[in-house]
Amino acid sequence: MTRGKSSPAAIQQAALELFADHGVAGTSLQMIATKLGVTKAALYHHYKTKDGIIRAVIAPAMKGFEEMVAAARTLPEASQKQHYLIRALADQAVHNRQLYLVMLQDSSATTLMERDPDYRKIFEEMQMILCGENLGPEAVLRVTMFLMSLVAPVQASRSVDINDATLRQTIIDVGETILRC
Amino acid sequence: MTRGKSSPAAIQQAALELFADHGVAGTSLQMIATKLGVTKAALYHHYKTKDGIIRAVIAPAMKGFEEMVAAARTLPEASQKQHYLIRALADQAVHNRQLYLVMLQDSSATTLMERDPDYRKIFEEMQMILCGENLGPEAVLRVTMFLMSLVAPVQASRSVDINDATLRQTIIDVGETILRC
DNA sequence: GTCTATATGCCGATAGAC
DNA sequence: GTCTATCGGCATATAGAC
Repeated sequence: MTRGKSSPAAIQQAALELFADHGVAGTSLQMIATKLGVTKAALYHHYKTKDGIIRAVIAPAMKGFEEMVAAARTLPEASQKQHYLIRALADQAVHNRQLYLVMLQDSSATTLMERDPDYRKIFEEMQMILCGENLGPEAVLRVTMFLMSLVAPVQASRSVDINDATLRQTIIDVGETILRC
Repeated sequence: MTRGKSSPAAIQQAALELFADHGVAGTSLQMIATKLGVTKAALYHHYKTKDGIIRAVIAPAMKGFEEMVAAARTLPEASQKQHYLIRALADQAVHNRQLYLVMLQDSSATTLMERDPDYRKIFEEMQMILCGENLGPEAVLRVTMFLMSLVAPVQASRSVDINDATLRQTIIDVGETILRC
């Protein structure tokens, strides 16, 4: 990390790491500024509000959701869409572990996202595809269980060492068995 | 909820509901007091600090972990212990949805718990039992994925209606398939 | 056991010098 | 683009009356 200098990208990275460790509400602008070696005021040159920083941090995750749903949509069969989405989610969860942790289990982050109608639409389509043909309560529960399990990479890598390929394959295995493929 | 009166039990219940909605760090004593119809100062008659309230809220979950691990420990075979623990966790997650949500995915709550050596010991034993005979990285990952999925009941019941029996049975099914029983 | 009032400090946010 | 200095507000926590 470049000390004493801030940029939108550096701020996002520092914020994401702190969000993953202390939660969004538990992270102050002072903590982000200190981590970057600047003062709080410097952050305001790049972002007008703390909300702006939070949005910038989770935006890539929302964009990723949008792209993978759009790609799945073009596939002909429901089961192909489902398989594609499970793989795409596994990829993203492995390569953006902290981001998926924050996005999926931080109360402030989820509240922000759910206020965005576009995101809600995308998320509903994702749920539908992951359910396969079925849309009953049990299928929704299984989808939710799978999505919640995507935060495991961060939690597990605190105590054991797992390489990305194994991580990805295990998530796919679990996803396909939970969702009955 | 009895308005205008507070007691340790009422405070815990009000706090738990707010913690589940806004996160621990996102919940102020003022919010808890307002929900109970009293002033902040009244809360301090029952608890010395906010930390004390948080501890009181998550204590039952930690006690539940302790009891189910102790019960599993008395069983003769590893696979029996594993099956018992999956069922016990499913029961508790269904009947204490908000508590399991807070305990498993709130950063402030998990930080507090992990500072308790007794809890860490119990949690490690639980991981070991859920792994079955195996203790490799992939098994730890699968256990973590299962535990994280236990927050799904709260999330899913925001959009669909699932009865407790179906909920419990689905969690058990998913747990046994994830953990390869 | 709850209240009013207050202490002290950190929060997000802004103004203006350099 | 970063700094110092400051604002108003709300946070946790306390003192003492009723």
